Amino acid sequence: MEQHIRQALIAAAPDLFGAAINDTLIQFQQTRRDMEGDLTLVVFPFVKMLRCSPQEAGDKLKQWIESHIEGVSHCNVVSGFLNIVFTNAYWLEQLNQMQDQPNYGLAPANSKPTVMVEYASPNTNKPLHLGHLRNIFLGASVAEILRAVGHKVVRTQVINDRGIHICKSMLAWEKFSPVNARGERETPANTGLKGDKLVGKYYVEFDRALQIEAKAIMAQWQSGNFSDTPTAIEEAVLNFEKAKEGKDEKAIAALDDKIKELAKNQTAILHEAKEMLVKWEARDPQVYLLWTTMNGWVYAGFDQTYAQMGVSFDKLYYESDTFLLGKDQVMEGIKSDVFYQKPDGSVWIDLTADGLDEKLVLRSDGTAVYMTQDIGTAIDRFKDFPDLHGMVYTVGNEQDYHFKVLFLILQKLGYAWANNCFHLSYGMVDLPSGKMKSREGTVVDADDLMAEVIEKAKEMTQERGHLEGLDNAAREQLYTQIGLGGLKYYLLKVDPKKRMLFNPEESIDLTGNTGPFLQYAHARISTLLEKAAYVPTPLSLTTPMRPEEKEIIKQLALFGTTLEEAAKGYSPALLANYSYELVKLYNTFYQSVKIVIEPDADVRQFRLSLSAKVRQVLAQALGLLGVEAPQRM
RNA sequence: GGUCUCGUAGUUCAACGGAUAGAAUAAGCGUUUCCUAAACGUUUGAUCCAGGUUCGAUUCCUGGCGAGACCA
Repeated sequence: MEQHIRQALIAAAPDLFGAAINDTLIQFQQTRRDMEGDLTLVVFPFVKMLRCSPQEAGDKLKQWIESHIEGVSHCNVVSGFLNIVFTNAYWLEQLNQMQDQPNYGLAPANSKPTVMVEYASPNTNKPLHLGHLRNIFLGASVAEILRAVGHKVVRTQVINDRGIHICKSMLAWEKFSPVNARGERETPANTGLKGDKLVGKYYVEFDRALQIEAKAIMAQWQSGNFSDTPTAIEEAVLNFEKAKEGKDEKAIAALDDKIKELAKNQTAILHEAKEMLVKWEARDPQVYLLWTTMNGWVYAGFDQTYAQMGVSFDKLYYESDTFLLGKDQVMEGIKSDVFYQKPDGSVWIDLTADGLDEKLVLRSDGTAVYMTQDIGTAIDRFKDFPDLHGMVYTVGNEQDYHFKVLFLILQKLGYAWANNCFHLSYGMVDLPSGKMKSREGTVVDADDLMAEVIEKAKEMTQERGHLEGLDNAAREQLYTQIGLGGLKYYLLKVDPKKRMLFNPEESIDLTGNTGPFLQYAHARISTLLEKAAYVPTPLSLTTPMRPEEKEIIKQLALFGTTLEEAAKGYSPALLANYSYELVKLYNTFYQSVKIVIEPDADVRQFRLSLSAKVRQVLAQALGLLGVEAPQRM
């Protein structure tokens, strides 16, 4: 309708205004809830051209629209806004048309180019936590949204499976794991621990041992004993100590941290870990076997977590396979003057002309930095998927600068697709107590959290749910749907870009703007339709439509554009807000009218049809958020 | 020190440059002879500060204050 009026106005402009008009002059918006109207045209842009008051311009437009646009009942002009009211017949016809579309609002599959969405990049030395949950739910939802608007989507995960941190876990396991009667160290099998938890446990063990050693070294330094310390380090320590004089508490703490860093570097255990890394890079068979084994445990653990989360991937990338990539590209880039080499052999790119600074892309010893690797990986992915058009990286906003630089480099290297790369940057998740810190034990574990919300959902559901006739398996499934649905919705309803606060109590709320609120509406409609034995038929109405009913059709009509905006803005939050609005409107309607027990057959069928469409769109929208919609609860 | 984000009811979140800045939560009151009350209705409360651009600024620009991140 909006498009229709827009085009009609443009076509009629020479007659109506005496001049052709620009498309941007015509601005529509949703009519305020407290005004009469279904669509609002902003009059101000026309005022200058028509050289009259907003009221006069509005009246002119009102008259023209009322007499020329089919489906318009009447208009009113209020302070520069032209509110257009459509006829009941128009809205009924809208609903009729929606009825016939099982995929209402969605674009045809594969009608748009292929996009890769990367939405998890875990380290294999630590279990997943709350931050990963936001990351993964967000990326998974965006992938679904892109698919819904017609893109072909490849979902991917990059696993950070190499480097010093993995070696720390491996070393600690070898050193500290108790050995059982059969001579085995701890494994997931003989402890019953999840693999990622077991490996994470040894990562913590390593850190504990490191701290103890470091403290001992610092104590020695305090007493002036530097006999085991290289002179350069000794000087650095003494300099830091000297710098502490006369400084405030904060500065002293920072300096102490630096000294502690130095001490850690002097520990035997860190040296051992570094040696292990060197062996790993040299493909030492024993180290490699240990690495493979322990990573295997972690993957099994992650798979379990992903299964619980309800997410999956089409393609996995391992950093151990890709960390050597990118060097060739850097060499090529030197030839084409994108990069330059410093006398020490390190390679850089100068981005000062683009408002950024100089960035290292290859170390002087020829080893890769993260940027090198990311350049190589990006290029590789486009080789792996020849029809790939663009890529979305779901990564926290602390990497904003990194991706800005990465995309710029790819562009300068001459890859046209660099313009289709997008950093889906999301804000950190804070706790009421502040940031999550592993050192202070405030990290919220993903598995624990999911188990907790499901348990809570179970309690609540047993208290007030409608479970008769459901067997145990179905009940457990329902608790999971509600618990996880609530958690996902809680994390996704906030604008992804924004830093958000995670309040454990609110995340399991059932009332207000929550997942269970939406799920409840879906369940209620489901049983309603079942009771009415609803079958769609063409609709007709002889009585006037109620305002509550019209509001729902209006909201339903917005589904397609909301979905498109969500895709364009990579924002599941828009769909969450949309669903919430829809359900609020529906609940108001539900409370104020009879549906199944409505005596008038036409009205009954109309209201059932409305309910059915709300249910379908709601299920669709929730599905795009990764939230399941139960039939009853 | 440089760059980048963000500042909205007590709290958590909304608002393509548009009308009287919406919700939720907390608190009170009311609604089940009728389809699931995990619902609905109702009452109170906010744009960090100072300028500028505009018919119109929470939104854009400049400066300050505050929170966070990144870079060395």
